[in-house]
Amino acid sequence: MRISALADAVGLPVATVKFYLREGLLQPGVATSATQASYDESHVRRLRLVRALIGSVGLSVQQARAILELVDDPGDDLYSTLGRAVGALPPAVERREGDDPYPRARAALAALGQVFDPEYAAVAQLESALAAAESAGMPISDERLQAYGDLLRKLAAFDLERMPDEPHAAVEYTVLGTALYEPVVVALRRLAHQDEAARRRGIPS
Amino acid sequence: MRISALADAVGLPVATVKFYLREGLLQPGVATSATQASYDESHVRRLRLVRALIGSVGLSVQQARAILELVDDPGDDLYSTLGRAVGALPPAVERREGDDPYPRARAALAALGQVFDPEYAAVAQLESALAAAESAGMPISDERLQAYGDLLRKLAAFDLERMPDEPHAAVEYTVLGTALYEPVVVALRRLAHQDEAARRRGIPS
DNA sequence: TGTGATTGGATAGTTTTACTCTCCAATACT
DNA sequence: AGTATTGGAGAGTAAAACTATCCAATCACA
Repeated sequence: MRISALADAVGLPVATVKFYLREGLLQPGVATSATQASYDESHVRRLRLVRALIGSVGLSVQQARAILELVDDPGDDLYSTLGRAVGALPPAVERREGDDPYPRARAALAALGQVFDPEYAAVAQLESALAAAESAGMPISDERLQAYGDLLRKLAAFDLERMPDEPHAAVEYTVLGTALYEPVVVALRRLAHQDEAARRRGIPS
Repeated sequence: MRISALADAVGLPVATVKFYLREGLLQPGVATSATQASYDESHVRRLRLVRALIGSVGLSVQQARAILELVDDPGDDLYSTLGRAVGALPPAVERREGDDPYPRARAALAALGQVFDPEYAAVAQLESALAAAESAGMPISDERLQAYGDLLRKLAAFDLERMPDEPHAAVEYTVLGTALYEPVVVALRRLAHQDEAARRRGIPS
């Protein structure tokens, strides 16, 4: 399959496929001559994954590249690979130094009985999300944090129980599952809010 | 307080505060003369909210404006106001027409026993998230959808149980809670994944 | 009361990101 | 033979979110 057929198969302009090639999101095809290369099903799959990461998860090209590099070449330690993957996901939060840089997140994770690893990007992301809610005048109570944390841990446990046995597949499953299912989780939360609102329709006014 | 004091109070450049004023994200101060206006605590709070929506939730200026307009002037029907608010949140998904435009989302919501309102933007968002996961080669099983849906409904129920009684406050709480707590939920999910991975550390390799 | 700093408001410039377009010589199809 | 397409490189574009510059009208204080 040549580049135009590949582009058609995924529904993208050829120029965009070329752009992804240049950006290293898509592995080059097999060159059959100076001006021809041949692409196969694996390129179609990769391109669909790229579009899902950029279009649905909302990653930038740079972030998508970082995730794809981990999927292509994962270490065999799930924990650290997942840590690097989460560091590539938005929001980009710079790591802080100093004495107790993540007080809210540390307290929250302690209350939840979860590991607190200040190297892990999600800790900084949590800190900044908690600080933002607080500064916007809607701080998150301990009770709410506990409830959220418990429920999301059940959700994570569900995910990891279904992890494949083979190490590479396990890393890929976990990294992509964390990223690709996020929009689903967000949409379901919004829908659940709406559903609950519907049940209480007709607020006292 | 004049504009520079306001900017200092929130830690933003004056030019950015002016920009938010121009964009209608921040209510104008009280003009005290042709070249002076006076701002108060309400402007500080609003600016913090703007920063939380743009910086933490990741909204565009346009999306933030839409949310703020709903907060400023909510209808007294929670359901429809929340519907409009969710329509302003990313990802922006165009509404589809035609026969059964949201098959995956319809099936999912039916299985969960939730209302299916095709007018509601989150339905389109769910459809597109499910389609993206599927096309990326990681489709979401019915079992997983059920598990996610059940857990997120518990989370939503927790939120709405704590809704204030007064109608305007209730709408504000629900709209801002849906938006502002989303990054917290996302970060907690990532952390829960890491925590579970840590418990299973040392994959068979 | 003068005088240097600040203000609101308007306009223009900058930076980043994600494409999209144009070229071109080298094939490939018919 | 002749038209179309390709890979590859480079330039161009469009939108978004600031950021900087100007300017005339105040302010603030020495």
